[in-house]
Amino acid sequence: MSRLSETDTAKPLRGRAAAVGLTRAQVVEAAIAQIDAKGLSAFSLRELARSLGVSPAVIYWHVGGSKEDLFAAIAATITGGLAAAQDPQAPWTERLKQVFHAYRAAVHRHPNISPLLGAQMKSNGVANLDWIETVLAALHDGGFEGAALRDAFNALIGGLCGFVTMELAPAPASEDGSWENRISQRMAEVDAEAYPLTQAALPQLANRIFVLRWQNGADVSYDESFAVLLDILIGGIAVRAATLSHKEPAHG
Amino acid sequence: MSRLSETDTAKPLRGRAAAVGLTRAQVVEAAIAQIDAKGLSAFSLRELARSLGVSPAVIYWHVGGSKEDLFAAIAATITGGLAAAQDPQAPWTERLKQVFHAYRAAVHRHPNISPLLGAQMKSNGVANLDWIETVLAALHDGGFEGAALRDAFNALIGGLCGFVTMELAPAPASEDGSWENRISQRMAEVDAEAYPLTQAALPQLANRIFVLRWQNGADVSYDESFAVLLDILIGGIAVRAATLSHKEPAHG
DNA sequence: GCATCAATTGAACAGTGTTCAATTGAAAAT
DNA sequence: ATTTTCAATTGAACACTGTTCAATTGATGC
Repeated sequence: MSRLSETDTAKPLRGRAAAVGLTRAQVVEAAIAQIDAKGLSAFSLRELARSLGVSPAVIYWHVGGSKEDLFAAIAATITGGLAAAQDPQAPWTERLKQVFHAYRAAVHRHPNISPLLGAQMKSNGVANLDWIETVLAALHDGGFEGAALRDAFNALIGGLCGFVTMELAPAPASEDGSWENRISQRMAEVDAEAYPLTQAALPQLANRIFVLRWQNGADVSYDESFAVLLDILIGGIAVRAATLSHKEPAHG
Repeated sequence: MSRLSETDTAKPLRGRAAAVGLTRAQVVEAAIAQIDAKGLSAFSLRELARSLGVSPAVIYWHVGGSKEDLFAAIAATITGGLAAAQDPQAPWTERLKQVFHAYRAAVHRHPNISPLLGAQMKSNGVANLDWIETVLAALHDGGFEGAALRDAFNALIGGLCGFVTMELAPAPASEDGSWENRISQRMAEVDAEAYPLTQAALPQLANRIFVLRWQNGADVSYDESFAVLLDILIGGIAVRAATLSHKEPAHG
């Protein structure tokens, strides 16, 4: 039998609980710390238990039936309280920008956990519901309803959260060395007979890639690219909102 | 020692190769088929070997040093030949639409493999280089250079590929039943004292979610939402291209 | 002092990725 | 015709994983 309640009960504890008292929240926090430190692929329930000085079964008792449940709890912890990051007085387009900047900032605080958040976005745990509500409310203020609301919502969530998922996706461990080495190696691999056009374009392509700094290095930032994406999306949605109100004047 | 070459050699085989002759391509295809059939989380190298009637070590010999390498090969196979899906005569904005629709279609043919593609997007294997080149060439025709090119490229790739990654992300296995059950259960879980506003908003929110059909069921499609996102993005980028050419008239 | 029961234990099961010294057997060399 | 070569495969082994479960602990309420 496992602890069922999501929130830690403040009720008086009995039995061994009062003495040792490992909390569900402590387990989740330790898991987050461990993933932050050593990466998601190096994370295991057994090592988590080891680092807590505890038997692996304890994790299950505190967190639920499976590793997925722990991941869900982690995602809920990280994206919790995100709706508070908006100014209720601001116009709806501005509120959307604030909320999505807050989402990106929250995920960037735990880049190694990013893959989990993308997957957990569909679970709609309670912790996420309020910030989903925030997005929906802003779009509602913009006049969106029905299919138009669905598309605007999906475009925003999918495009922006997807961007963050992509930018933080772990680059595969480089086989032998630097980015330059890998690119020139790839270039050498291209079969000139089968793909003459690609072969001809490759030097130019390599230059472009260097310009773009499409790599996972230390000095690379996607901040400006995200701002551009956010601007384009909110702008396009505002335009659609305007045409919507022209076509359907004040339904309901 | 493992087979190093990416492409299967057409050179005459010696030794046992000619008799049994399991190909690297065959291994990759079998892996794709298995992930398509049983899902990514149920996939293992051992069962892949089992289904091929072969020892697990064979996979390593054919595909390289680790499971990651197999995943890279799978991603390359699926996104290979994507650049061909464009009409060179069309204007650059239209070419971008064609290419990204082709990307989405290719990933939708293997929804279970989608998580791999998002991660593997940063590896820039040769198979992907040509369609990345396609995107870059279209943007170049639109007049983008330097930081503006980087941002337009990142916004497109991140937003659109991210959208596809998000829409195909596997929803966590529903604990007890239908979507409606889960939503009403979540609603019951919300602490009315701690979150009175959220509690009050939940019925409306639930309605909205039902309208949006934000679920992973059979009859749900993100086709229109993706089209909306694509329209907004390409439109916004076209606008930026126009302002670019005003500011920097024909540099170079 | 006793029963309760939240919290923990330790052992076990089935399965995983990965490595490696052996082995096969047809093609090439002699 | 025999030997050598070596691509391809094997089977066993190692260290590890997620998960389950019957036991055990020990402070609290009775």
